[in-house]
Amino acid sequence: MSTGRTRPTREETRRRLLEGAAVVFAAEGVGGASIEEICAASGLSRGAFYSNYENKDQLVRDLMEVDQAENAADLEQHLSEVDPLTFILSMDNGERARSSITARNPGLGIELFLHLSRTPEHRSWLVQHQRETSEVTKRMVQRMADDLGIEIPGGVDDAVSLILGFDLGLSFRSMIDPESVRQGQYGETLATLYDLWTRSATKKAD
Amino acid sequence: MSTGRTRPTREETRRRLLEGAAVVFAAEGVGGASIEEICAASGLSRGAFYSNYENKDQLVRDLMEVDQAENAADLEQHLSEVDPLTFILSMDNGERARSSITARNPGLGIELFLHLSRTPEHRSWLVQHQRETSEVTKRMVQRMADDLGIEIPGGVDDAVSLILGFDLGLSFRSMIDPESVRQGQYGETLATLYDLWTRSATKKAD
DNA sequence: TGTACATCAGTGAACGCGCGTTCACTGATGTAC
DNA sequence: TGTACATCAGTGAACGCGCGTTCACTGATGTAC
Repeated sequence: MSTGRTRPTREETRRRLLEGAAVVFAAEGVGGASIEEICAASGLSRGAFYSNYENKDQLVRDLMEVDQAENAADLEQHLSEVDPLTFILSMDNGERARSSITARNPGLGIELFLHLSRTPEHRSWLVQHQRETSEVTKRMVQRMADDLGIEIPGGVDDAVSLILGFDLGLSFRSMIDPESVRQGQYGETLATLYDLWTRSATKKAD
Repeated sequence: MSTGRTRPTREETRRRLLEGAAVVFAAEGVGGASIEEICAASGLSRGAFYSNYENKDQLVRDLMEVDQAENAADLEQHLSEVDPLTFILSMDNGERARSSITARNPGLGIELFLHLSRTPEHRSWLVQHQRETSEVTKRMVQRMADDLGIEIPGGVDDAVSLILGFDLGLSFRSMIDPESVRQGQYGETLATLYDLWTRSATKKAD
């Protein structure tokens, strides 16, 4: 018919389940969310869920993979457009495109992480994912240092664990008590760090 | 009888429930732990649980309160014995007394936090608790800066959110992938920060 | 010190709800002739 | 283009297990005389 298909594609159904799940997970936690609630939030029946996923874990895993891909794409695009300092400063002030679900809801990402870390199969995937994130960040920091022609005091690894730790910790804090985290604080604190590094750094001979 | 009481006190029973709960929570998550499992791990019957707690939430809350008190006592005692830099460096290298349950299992603390953040009543308690932690840390950092006669670049608030964020974030990372966090890394990174501050700081006139 | 009674912490069987999972089914889409 | 059949995504009723919660009971501890 010219009206197009009346039945949604598999892809569309999965997307609806993921969006619904994100809402329910945020409200009740992954463990506290029932499959029925997820289906209700997605406007689908339980059968639709089981037709697409084996169980809740598989949905969580899919949600995280999809989200991560979107987030990585966002970051990569943004980083290619601006210089490192602008990139850092715009990390949380809403200028960036925020297509990924967890970027809009930081607590959710932590939830998914925690939940998946409990099944050995998914845990090893998480470990790998986390190490990749470290590597990417490390390269970014290294590139920044090279651009400035400095060496970062304490070493790049220290800087990376400080940045990633701080990132996660601030997400967590703002989830519990949003008022305690000022708008733009993420970028500001990173800018302070950036400033500390450039001021304390020993210039590399080149 | 001279053999003493054959029935444990209320206090002892609660302690056993808390210890058992900590083990089960760590393994299955707070949401995934059943009351039956907690009782089994504690060597008690379900009735013992309901005789001491209204529900799982109440036990989680009690666990967190007890643990927090022990942790605070540990820190306070340690801080009174050494200077700030030594204090910072010994944060994670096992020299400190570790009587609190979550100090021995960092992921567990995050679990409890997340779980309690979902009931409005407990959430407001968490917010208060978190703000107190911020205040205490702020005073500690301020004291350190005063001792050194410097002003911290970026301000004390920035420093506090960096430290607390990093603390939480590193706990989280080491929970997922312990190998990615070196022994003593917590102290080392904080020492680097300390170094950056002292080197970049503008000396205060006094 | 001894006895009789009250209290109450902890036991464990029983109940029933909620939730995960299954499955016979419907009707839309794809395919073969 | 039309018809007959196959496939298969999504429906929703039904099943049954697991878990939270209750409660009549046991026996240890506390108290009164």
